[in-house]
Amino acid sequence: MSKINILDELSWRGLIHQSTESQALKELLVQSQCVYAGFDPTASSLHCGHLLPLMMLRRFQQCGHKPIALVGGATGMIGDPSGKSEERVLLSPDALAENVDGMKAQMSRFLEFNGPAAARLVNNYDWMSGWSYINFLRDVGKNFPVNVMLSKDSVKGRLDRDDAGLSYTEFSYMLLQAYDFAYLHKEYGCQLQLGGSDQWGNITAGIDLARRMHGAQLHGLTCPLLLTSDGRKMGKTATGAVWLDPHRTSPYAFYQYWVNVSDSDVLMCLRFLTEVEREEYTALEQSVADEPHTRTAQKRLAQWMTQFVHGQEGLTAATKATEVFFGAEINDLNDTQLSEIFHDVPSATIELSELQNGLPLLDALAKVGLAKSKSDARRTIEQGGAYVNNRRIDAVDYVLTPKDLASESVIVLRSGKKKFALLKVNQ
RNA sequence: GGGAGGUUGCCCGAGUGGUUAAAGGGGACGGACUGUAAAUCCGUUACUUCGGUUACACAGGUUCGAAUCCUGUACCUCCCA
Repeated sequence: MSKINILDELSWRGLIHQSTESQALKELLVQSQCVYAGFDPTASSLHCGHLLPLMMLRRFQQCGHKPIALVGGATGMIGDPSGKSEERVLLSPDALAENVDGMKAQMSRFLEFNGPAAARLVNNYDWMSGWSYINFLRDVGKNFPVNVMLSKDSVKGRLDRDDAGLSYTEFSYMLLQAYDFAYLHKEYGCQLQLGGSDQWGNITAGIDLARRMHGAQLHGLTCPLLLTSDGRKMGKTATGAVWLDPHRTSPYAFYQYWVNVSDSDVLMCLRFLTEVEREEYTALEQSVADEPHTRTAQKRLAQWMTQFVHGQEGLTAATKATEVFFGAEINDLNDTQLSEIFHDVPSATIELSELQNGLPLLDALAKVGLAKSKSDARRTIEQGGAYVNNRRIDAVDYVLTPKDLASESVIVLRSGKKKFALLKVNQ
């Protein structure tokens, strides 16, 4: 267990956005404390957006503090208006329960549940579901001045808009999250809540509530949001989020996402998301400045993240695939090697006879999903973006035959620089 | 219940009877340049057996000809009760 001071660690990484009175917080953290961060169960898998608060908990744990990861089984039923411009569609209870389970399972891999700073995984549905509406209003609601609630950014932002309103349900959200904090304090002695900067309003609501209900002085600390230099959320691609679940985002795709992070974002990612230490970080920073073309920082980021989330095995698979993908023409590999390397690439299967009769490349591209239609496939080829086994094909009427097999039964198709698919032959 | 307006391609948005497969922008995709980055530039962005075929909420109608006019239906927004 490291003895470094958590605040120093967070500070050099740029992870402190806002906190309650810093001297008091500093004194508090001299001793081992219980800290919590909440997660919205919006999907059955975590995505990289969740990683930042999760890493925050990990960092606290490594400095000897006891983390609580809270999954919002109850709050997820309401919807947090913070940072959202529109009213949220409610999830069904079944979907929610599934999401809670999925996220809990993944989170347990990233925290240590044994030892003196053992982590805890809780679901606020467990203590929220027992409340009756009347009792909640009397015991909790009474402590919330509406004028204060109205002044919170999350609420104000929505009221100021004329194209999106705010339902009473979402308006009440902060009461639930505030109560979580008060509850965790009473139950587990939790003193500090962590969150993204958009959570500040909810955190202070909890601090106020605990003071009123229990006379406790609690603390809050927020970290910056993980935004790209052009202001978008990190971890969002055109096709959706980058998931931690290997079935949703393969280790290869995951690795590629991080390798492709732009120069202007890579240092932030290293500081916010990895445990790369200061010395190495400084060297990487130097590298981005002096020799950006080596992309050392991106590679290190991708390597760290992939290993952390998918383990050594996932990392090996991802780097091996990368070598082949971005290498020369593919020909002297066998089926086993290819299917290992490309196991998470989309594929389609055809009969050997089809190949023997000659399968137009147009059809093949459409079949494996590299093109939406044959017209689309035609465009791709005409524009010079079609590859067979990494060899560019510019003939629209190219016909695939058994000669094109890269191994016993596989043809590797590619569109553009980095989109691959396999055509497997049934024999 | 009454009145007004709207619904266009992935998105925003022009277009009010005929070169409109539909301006413009965004996005996306392909290419060039590079460093699997950013920026920039070029091209593409309904389907096709390349002959054509189907498209402007949906269903009919008027017309030589409709996204554009008429009728009905659905959904949305606003105003009056």
